[in-house]
Amino acid sequence: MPSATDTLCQHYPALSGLGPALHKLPTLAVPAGTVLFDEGAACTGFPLLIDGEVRVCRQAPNGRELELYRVQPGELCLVSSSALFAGQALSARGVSSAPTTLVMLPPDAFRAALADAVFRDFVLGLFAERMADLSALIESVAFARLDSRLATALLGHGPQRHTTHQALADELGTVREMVTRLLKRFERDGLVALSRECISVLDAAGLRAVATRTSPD
Amino acid sequence: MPSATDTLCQHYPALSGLGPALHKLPTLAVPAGTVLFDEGAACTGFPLLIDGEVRVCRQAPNGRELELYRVQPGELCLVSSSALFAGQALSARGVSSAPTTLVMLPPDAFRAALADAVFRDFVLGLFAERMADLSALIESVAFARLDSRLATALLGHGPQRHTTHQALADELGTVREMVTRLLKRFERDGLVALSRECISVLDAAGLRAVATRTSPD
DNA sequence: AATGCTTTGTGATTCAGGTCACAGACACCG
DNA sequence: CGGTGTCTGTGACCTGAATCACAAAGCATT
Repeated sequence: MPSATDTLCQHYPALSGLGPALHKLPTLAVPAGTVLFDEGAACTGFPLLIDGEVRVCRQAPNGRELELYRVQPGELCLVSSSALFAGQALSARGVSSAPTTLVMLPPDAFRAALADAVFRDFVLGLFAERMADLSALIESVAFARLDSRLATALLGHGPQRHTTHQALADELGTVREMVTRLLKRFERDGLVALSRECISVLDAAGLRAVATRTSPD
Repeated sequence: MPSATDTLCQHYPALSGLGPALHKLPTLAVPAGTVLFDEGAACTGFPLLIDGEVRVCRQAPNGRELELYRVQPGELCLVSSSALFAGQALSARGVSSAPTTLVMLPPDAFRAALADAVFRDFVLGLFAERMADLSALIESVAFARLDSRLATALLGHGPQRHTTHQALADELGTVREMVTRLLKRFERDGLVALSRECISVLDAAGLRAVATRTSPD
């Protein structure tokens, strides 16, 4: 049976060159819903996922929240890296959205690892991709209509998505009622089928049309 | 008289260690309003400002735009760096907002420079700070009211700001009429004084109160 | 079956922001 | 001086989204 570190290096090949220090790091296993790091706190380490998923989101003062991105094995967390780079507080909150296994690379180790060209290129590359995503998110939040954004959120998750309306609202930065209403509209238009905690995409092309439609100018 | 490269190294001390290659790069001087790079295009180089300012913004389909950040001498451009890291298209557009002098560091040189620990730390540090700003921008766009955001935009620019309402609208991602209306309200409330292309802050504390007020929950 | 919880569904209402359509103000320039 | 263009001001109107206040399912546990 492969060790946790082996699995890690499989997901993050760039880690292989970092020597044995890696093998000493403890592996964490947490259930879904665990707060791994919080907005405003100092960054305690760089999360490397072995398994599971972490939702990174910002909280609104009134309790609403907006998802920035999700981290899966092999990916990396923009917010953590930037906090480590700058020695700043974390600018968002990370919560496991499924049972998750991970290793926390301590700040020092992370900085040291950056000296390795392979690791650096890997980090910067993923880093950069995330940036583009964030930029797109900004545009979406600033200019796109909620129905488009919801349609987008429903696509690319296979034929059905298993979540609650509230979870979708938290993903989009809106409230539950809006999600319910829009989903009902999608259902009336034959785009999806609804059942408890499950949304089935019936007409992906139609949804895509809603997703990409710009405001009427 | 100092050479352009000297001035550059003054603003970006981290460049000093990069050797003489730097001295061969041409210096560009552009007037205000020049499009230095555009959304969707490949990144032709990494801008290092000697003087002036670059506005980086995203364009909405219908012509509206939203400013992501501004780059001044000594700072660096998140969008350019991430495009270079990932070899991706640029995710925003850069326009000089004043007469600007700069050097474009070619992609290869930029990558090579990252091997230098000093330069790397410098880039990553600034990079990270920008990230936090972007994260804050997302929250602001998603959850803050327009009057708060406008008030924020008026603060931290000295006692008066010399721009047009349209420019402020482009900064905030809204339309001119909204800016005009809100400014009028601020004026009625004694927070600012208005004249052509000039907004004078009369009551900074009052503005700050508007800026920081969260929605009534 | 009764209880109690979470998830959905819906109407009524309010509100911020955007759109449209102008009109006046100011500045520059021939 | 009058003309032209860029700014600014404003009212009427529209609409997407949030809020409030419930009611009805659906599922789980006793």
